[in-house]
Amino acid sequence: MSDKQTSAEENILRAAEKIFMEKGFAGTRMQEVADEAGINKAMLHYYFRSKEKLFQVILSEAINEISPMLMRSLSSDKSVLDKLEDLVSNYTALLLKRPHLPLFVMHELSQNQGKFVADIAINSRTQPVMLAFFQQVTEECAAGKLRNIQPVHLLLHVMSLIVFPFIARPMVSRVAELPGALFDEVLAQRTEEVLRFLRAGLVP
Amino acid sequence: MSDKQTSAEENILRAAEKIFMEKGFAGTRMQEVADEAGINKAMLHYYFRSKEKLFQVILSEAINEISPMLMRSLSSDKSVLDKLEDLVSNYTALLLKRPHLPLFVMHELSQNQGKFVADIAINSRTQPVMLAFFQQVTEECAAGKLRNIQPVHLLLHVMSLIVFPFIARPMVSRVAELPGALFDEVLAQRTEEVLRFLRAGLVP
DNA sequence: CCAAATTCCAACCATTTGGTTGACTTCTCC
DNA sequence: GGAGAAGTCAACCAAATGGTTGGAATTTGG
Repeated sequence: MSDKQTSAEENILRAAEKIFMEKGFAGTRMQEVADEAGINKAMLHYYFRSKEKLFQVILSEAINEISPMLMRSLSSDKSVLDKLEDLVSNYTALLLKRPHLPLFVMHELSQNQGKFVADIAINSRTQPVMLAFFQQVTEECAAGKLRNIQPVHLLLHVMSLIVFPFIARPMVSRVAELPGALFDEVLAQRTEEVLRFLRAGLVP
Repeated sequence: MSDKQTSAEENILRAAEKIFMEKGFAGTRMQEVADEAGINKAMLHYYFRSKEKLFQVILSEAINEISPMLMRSLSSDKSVLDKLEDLVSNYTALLLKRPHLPLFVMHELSQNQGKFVADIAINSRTQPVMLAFFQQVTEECAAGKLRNIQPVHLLLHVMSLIVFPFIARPMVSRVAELPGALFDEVLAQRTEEVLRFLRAGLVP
């Protein structure tokens, strides 16, 4: 199941990532992770002391895959609209590659209010970047470059439009009985559509 | 923990709903449901043969809390914009009361591709209603009443803007370090903000 | 080349968990 | 009031699950 080339530790991490993301913490069996990694169950405990510890690494990785890109896009020196365009295209590209990411993170974060999560490092530059961006939005609104809108809601709008369709996939294919392949096409068009919609809604 | 007034069966259902929604299927212990309902664990199996069966009832209830409202809003005889306004305000109101609903449904649906889910009834009127709405959007676009937009994406936009913030709550309070109470306020303003944004983005 | 350290595993262990059983209690209805 | 049905539970069970152990295989480095 796994190359002998790559280190056992890395093997385990990739196996754990796959299983945890598919089934969540509670739904994951250590045996299944071991099988997926092609090793003995005892190895898991040899490299990562416990299920919790192993999970923490995976969840941490997942969060660090999400947050930095947001920070990078928001802290460039572009205009609000250009920043949002960066955000939309970068994020959609990421999610097309890693569709399980958001639902996994949201679900586990909602469960574990502080259990494992407390230990996961928060980038301390998050808040200032956020505040600066909010400031910029307010300014551009005042300058008439943007339709008047509350910064928090603007960010929520953008994140919603990008992320939700990936989370909603199982629901959509249920309610709309849309074949999976067709929905993939829709997802791929998302960047453009969202950008069009944003411009229409934001330019005064 | 529970009134002797209400039937045991209903007691169990409400307890199961609470625990399943908080912890998901895999994370839920039958003992915990029993405790929450204030009864013996054997009772759970007396009324609902197994954990799966009990869960199916809860998930089914949850889905039926979501889907019909969507159908009702979309199949009235109003204009597209008015339908969407109904949708936004009805849905936001629902989610303010039941904030766990979407994440629960999405997560379990993504897990159980067909296991329990196959048995849950789909309203057969779903697809026609959807298609009719898509048709109407296309018409109003042609008539110049709406900015040109693909119907699927329009619906995705609206659902995203409504639902995502509720799902994202744990992530937001993490990334933005926004106190929970403050985020509740933001959530409450959502209806208005989303409607403003939709109008701005849709009226040509 | 060999000994110490690291890597690996089959078998095992303690606990948890979904589910069952058999008896006891409480209704129901003639 | 009493017999049968429905409701309730303490105790129990088998399987699953996270984790451990003692030693075998392999790598490392002097």
